[in-house]
Amino acid sequence: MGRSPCCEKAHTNKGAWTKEEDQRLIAYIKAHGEGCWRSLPKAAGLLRCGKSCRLRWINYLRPDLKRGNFTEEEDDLIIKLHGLLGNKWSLIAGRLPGRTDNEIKNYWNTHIKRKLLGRGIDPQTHRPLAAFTAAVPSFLPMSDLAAVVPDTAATSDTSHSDGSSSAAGSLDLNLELSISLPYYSAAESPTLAICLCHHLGFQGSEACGCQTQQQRHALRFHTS
DNA sequence: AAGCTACGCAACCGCTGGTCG
DNA sequence: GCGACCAGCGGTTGCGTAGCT
Repeated sequence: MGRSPCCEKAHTNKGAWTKEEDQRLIAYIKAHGEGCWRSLPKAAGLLRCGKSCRLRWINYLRPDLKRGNFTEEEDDLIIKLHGLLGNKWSLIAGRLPGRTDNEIKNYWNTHIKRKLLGRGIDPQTHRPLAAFTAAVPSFLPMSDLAAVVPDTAATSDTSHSDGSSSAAGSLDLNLELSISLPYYSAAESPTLAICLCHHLGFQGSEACGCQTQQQRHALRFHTS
């Protein structure tokens, strides 16, 4: 049997999008909205795969995209979020209004990685490289992590699936324990919803998406 | 001016998880 | 419960271009 391909590759364009294709896609989504990417190309008269249309729209054509250079504030937020979330680009993008996961991923690989390496910090672990360990303090020391990652006992709805609660000091585990479901508003819960940016010191800033409750992938800590 | 190299970004590919019949 | 389908994600690739020799 096997799974059918996502599109008929023999009859689809590949490579860079033309202005005309962009216009068709924009016009169609303006008229019909996002949805069913698989059938969109045919409906819109595009010789493209649905995945390609989705990517083009999300990464380039969406009207709410913020084009241009990243600010220092955005840089810092990306670094801190990456330290907490790892390569979860879509989650990171969810905290940066107007930025896409692809854009952040590219920016990370081309700019921030180098910036961190220049500071003697391992971009993957966010810990000092061996050669710098003695001279340079860690970017995010455990004392800071303690402030950023709340006490696991205080998280109400994110207990570990296997019931374990040890490994204090393990960034990965603490992170897992600290993530709750998106769209979990304070009004729906007796607990107080606190934006992740609050913990990172970006509350009220441009980079903080606190105000937009519908922000996709909004990460929130809940404290009683 | 021409050729080469490194870099940045857009797009593609393959996989995963969620949903539905 | 199972398989098929689909959207979405992260890693990778390829192309255009700026900078250098």
